[in-house]
Amino acid sequence: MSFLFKRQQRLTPSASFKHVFQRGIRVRHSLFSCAFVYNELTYSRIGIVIAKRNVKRAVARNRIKRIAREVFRHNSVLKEINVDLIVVAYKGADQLDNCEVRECLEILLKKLQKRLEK
RNA sequence: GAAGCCAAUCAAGCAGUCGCUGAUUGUAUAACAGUUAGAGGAAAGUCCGGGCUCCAUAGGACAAGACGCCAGGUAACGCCUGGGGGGCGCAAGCCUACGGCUAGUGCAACAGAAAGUAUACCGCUCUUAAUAGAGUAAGGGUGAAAUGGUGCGGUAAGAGCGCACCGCAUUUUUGGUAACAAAAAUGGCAGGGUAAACCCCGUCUGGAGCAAGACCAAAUAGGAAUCCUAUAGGCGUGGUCCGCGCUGGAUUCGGGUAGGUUGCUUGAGCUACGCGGCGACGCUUAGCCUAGAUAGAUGACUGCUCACGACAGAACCCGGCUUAUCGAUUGGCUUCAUCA
RNA sequence: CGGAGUGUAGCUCAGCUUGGUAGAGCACUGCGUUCGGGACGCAGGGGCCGAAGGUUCAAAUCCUUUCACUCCGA
Repeated sequence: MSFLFKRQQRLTPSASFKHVFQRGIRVRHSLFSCAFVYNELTYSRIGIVIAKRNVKRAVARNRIKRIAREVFRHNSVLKEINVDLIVVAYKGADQLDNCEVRECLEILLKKLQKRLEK
């Protein structure tokens, strides 16, 4: 069910956010969207972007990040493939509670999966 | 019991599963397993003060800014403690930018006679046939503010003109480290308000900030053109000048501008006992190690209980201030009511 | 993280230095002009000056705190 969520699996600035944003394919659902690009590694990497402009309080930003990591950790979609993925939260995301955030992200992942199958 | 004041503490708890970061031990070094530690009272705002780092070891002058009753505490402070003055409250207690307009300059709309060199609108009194002149500032009126207040005497009417009390000023004495307080004597009212107006006086401040700075290091480049200058100019270096250090300089074009490590947590540290002090705080001894991430670690799910969980997330580190905050608990005190 | 600035009428801005009456343009309303509209002319309305305290007789203006927004450095 689970796999480790180590430093390797995170997208660091050295791996170039810019590249993913420019070249990546985007999928969106409600207040979240993501962009992904295939990489040459054997595993996937995830980055989360929440602008201070969109979510003002630091507590809310941290909460969304943690939930997002949990969702992607428990989901088995990213295990088999190798992509660089960036998740973006939009304004109003801090108004949702934990369950709603999780539901949104799971729907987003399903959309992503369909897109990957094409 | 009700209302209120002050000081302090806590910030849902327990169990299970999965997961993250550091340290450490073992296998044995790209990893895995075990153990252990892991956000706050405000971590926030960045409003002050320091440490630390670089600039020269931070020096001189001007400018600019901050503070402002007295004494003490502190590394330092615009903070804290104690005391004094003033204001609010029945009280416990709370608030207080609280030096100086007899150094100078300025301001005060409208109204009003007059707003700082003083002066006289309606009045009052006297002289005069009247116009007018002289005296006066009690009363009226204006204003935020009008040249001491009350009473008695006095006078043509009045007026500190005189007296008593109060206020004010000066001097002396006493108490207090001092701010200041009290008392006595003298003066006959000195000349009002505004310094969160400029300013004066006293005290203090060099600048920048961990993205400071230090180290390791791949690749590329060490170029071309034009102009200016010869002891001045430029840069470091803040507002300016002096001084100090380095160095020819400016513009345009072209090339290049990966990254990592460190700074990073042992500190004006915390806890306990004792001593000194009204207190802030200081000192001795003993014990303890208590986040250190780097797109940024504390979370998710399940179960149970209840008060149904506020404000809110460390990013170099401390001391304060300010602001946000559902509630719960403890101690001390005040007023009112009732009972004994 | 650090540094700077701005909040005034529906919109864009003055006024703040040196405190007493809040003003301009566009927009809005009414009237005139026109066969009608636009343009033009003449009147008029609309503001707790981002919020809360303080200084002052009096605050948009001075001081303190606070809330938004914008920009800059990396």
